[in-house]
Amino acid sequence: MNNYTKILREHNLKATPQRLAITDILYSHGHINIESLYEMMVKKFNSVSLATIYKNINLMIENSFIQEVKIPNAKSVYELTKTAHSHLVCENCGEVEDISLDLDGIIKDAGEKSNFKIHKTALVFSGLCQKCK
Amino acid sequence: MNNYTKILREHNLKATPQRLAITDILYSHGHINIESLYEMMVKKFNSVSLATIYKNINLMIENSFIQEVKIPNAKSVYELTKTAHSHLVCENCGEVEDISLDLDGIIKDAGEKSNFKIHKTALVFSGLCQKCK
DNA sequence: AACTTAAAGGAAAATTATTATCCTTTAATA
DNA sequence: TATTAAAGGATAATAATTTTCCTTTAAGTT
Repeated sequence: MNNYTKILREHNLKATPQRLAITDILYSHGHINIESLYEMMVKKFNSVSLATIYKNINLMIENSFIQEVKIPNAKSVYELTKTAHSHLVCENCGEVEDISLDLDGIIKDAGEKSNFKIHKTALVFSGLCQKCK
Repeated sequence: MNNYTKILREHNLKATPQRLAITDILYSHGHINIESLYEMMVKKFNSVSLATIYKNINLMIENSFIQEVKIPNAKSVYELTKTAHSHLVCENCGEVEDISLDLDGIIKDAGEKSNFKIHKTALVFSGLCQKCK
């Protein structure tokens, strides 16, 4: 039983081969959209159904095992849940990177200027990555 | 000729009644999704086509007259293009508010920690609005 | 190791969201 | 008012996502 078998079970998800593969792909790629995930899954399980991908992605999101990252002008990508972080997206090649930033000041500021009780912060920078700039 | 007639034309868009209505709705509601926009439009033009909504939204985005705001766990909303700002979304009632924050420090920090040339910043806070908290 | 069963997978249909087509109408300009 | 490119409306087509239904299997039990 590897790490992800255990973690899947802790999230009340049976450790099926398809789920372990999805997890592996998410782990090794960091961020991936549905279409690419499906293409990679087909290489491992030639008869995998797109419905299986969607059902698992939705279930994993419900169980907080993974998270959706909504990106301006592009399809959403999915990533394993980690500690809070922000994202950088390359407008040219589409590459998505994580970045850790201290948002405490901004969040405090936003809480004071508005009357919201803030729970979550989604921050996505668009620009050009090192290769593309 | 009102304000928006002029502004639409400056964006190379003919000032049709449907576009003026879309613009009015965006102006008066601040943020709205496709479905709600269509419902409101039907009240004014009972035979308006959903295709007209989509075509105009897309065209207005291309012309930078409006912008899409992608929201976690909800449909995208659209707003008239203004000076750069961030957004607050209520997890309970769905209300979307604008907020002006000084992001210079964060952007500088992100640019230094990564190797991206940053062009745009999309920042969305989720939480509870004053009414819902 | 076989047995049981709820959960998961696959195929395909259904639904929802979005875009394209084609013909009619109209805003803008002459 | 006449002209014309652009826009609107109806509907078909396509894409994205979810549901259904039946078969298979993971995981716990005997």
